[in-house]
Amino acid sequence: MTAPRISDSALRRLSHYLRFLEAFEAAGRETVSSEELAERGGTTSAQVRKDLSHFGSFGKRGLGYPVPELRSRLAGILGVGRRWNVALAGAGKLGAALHAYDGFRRRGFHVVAVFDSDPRKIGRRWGPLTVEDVARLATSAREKAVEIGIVVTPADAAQEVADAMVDAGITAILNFAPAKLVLPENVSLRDVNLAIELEALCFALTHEGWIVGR
Amino acid sequence: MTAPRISDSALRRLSHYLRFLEAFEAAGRETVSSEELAERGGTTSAQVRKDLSHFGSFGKRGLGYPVPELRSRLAGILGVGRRWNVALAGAGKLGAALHAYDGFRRRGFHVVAVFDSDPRKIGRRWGPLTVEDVARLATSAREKAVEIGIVVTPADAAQEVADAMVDAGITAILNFAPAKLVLPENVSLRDVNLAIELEALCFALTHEGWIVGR
DNA sequence: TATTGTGAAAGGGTTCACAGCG
DNA sequence: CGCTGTGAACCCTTTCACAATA
Repeated sequence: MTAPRISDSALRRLSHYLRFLEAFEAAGRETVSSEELAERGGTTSAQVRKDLSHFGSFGKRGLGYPVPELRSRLAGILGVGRRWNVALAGAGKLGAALHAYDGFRRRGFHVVAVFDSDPRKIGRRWGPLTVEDVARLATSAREKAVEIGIVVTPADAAQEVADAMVDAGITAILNFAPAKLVLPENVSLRDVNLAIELEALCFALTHEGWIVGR
Repeated sequence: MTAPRISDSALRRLSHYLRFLEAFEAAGRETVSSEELAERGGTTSAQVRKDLSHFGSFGKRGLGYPVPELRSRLAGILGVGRRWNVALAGAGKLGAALHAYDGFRRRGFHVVAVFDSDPRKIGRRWGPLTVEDVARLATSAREKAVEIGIVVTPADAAQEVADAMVDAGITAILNFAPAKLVLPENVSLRDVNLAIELEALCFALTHEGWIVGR
């Protein structure tokens, strides 16, 4: 039995489809075609059908897809629609912004712990939470059954903090620090690197006529 | 003459190489091999050489690459190492975090204008800047020669704000709002979508054994 | 000799086109 | 008849392997 596989781009598209389906459902639409889903997402109907076919067949030939059902199936596939416990490492401005971000909680992501190494920040209240010493990360995050860790520390602290997250049993990390984290095989990592995005824009500005492909 | 092309992933790797070269240069290293660059970046030496070969040949066979020269050539290629004027649309917490982010200015990205639609925010001081009415975006950003726009508004305001950026002559936009922006061909767009990254992590947590590729 | 630069091969994601089915 | 589901074709990216060369 070979491990099933999905590309990062397909996964991102599924997230988009889910968003569109939510909008369609809110608008009371009963069914939707792969063509409609495609044009909203800037892709093709064949792509939509292929993406969905990774997980089964959800449509009716000649009719399209039942909106509420596909929405809920997709939510199940992506693993949203349940609660996930999140810990923030780094009580700086970016951490605060993420913590305050409402779409966050609305989608089931609950920040249950915040950590920092700065004694002036430790002990501060963040709404119902208290900023904890990052030294307590491994034990405290485990106690609180944290499943997802978000790294919003400076680059030089990122690896250490990520290691503590792994010690806490966390197996999914979203990293905003501009550092290349080395993690065990079984831990999922996504990087959000502002510098890289900006440099890609600079490249495009500097090289008019070049095509920056997918 | 067909338009040259580079993949998004190659571009991201170039940013990484640049970072490593800066570190090597700071450490006083004279030369570096594609192999060393590769292992730092989690890729292969052949990949490094292919990536660089898009833009010329910078190495010496048998020796490797001269660190300072390759660093400066790469910086030139990516278009960093000069000043870029940036405007922020959205004076919320995320905007503030980006504005305060130091690595930002250090890399030549200067926030020269901040816009918002909230009357309570308009007129506030942000360091040397004053939050301006978003209605003034098109004219003010043009006056200030803004080249890169960053959208940190709620989703429902994002398209409108992006349109104003285009009116201001901005041709590079970094979008943090969870909205699909429709822009003219000649405008470069990069999306940073927190929900999508988190959902990809949820997927991985929910589907142990699956491989999320690329 | 060590390492680059690069055609050729392999791999994998996207598009095509049509059979299958409601 | 319309639209899905999918094998096959296509295309782009990565990897391989080796000739070129400092």
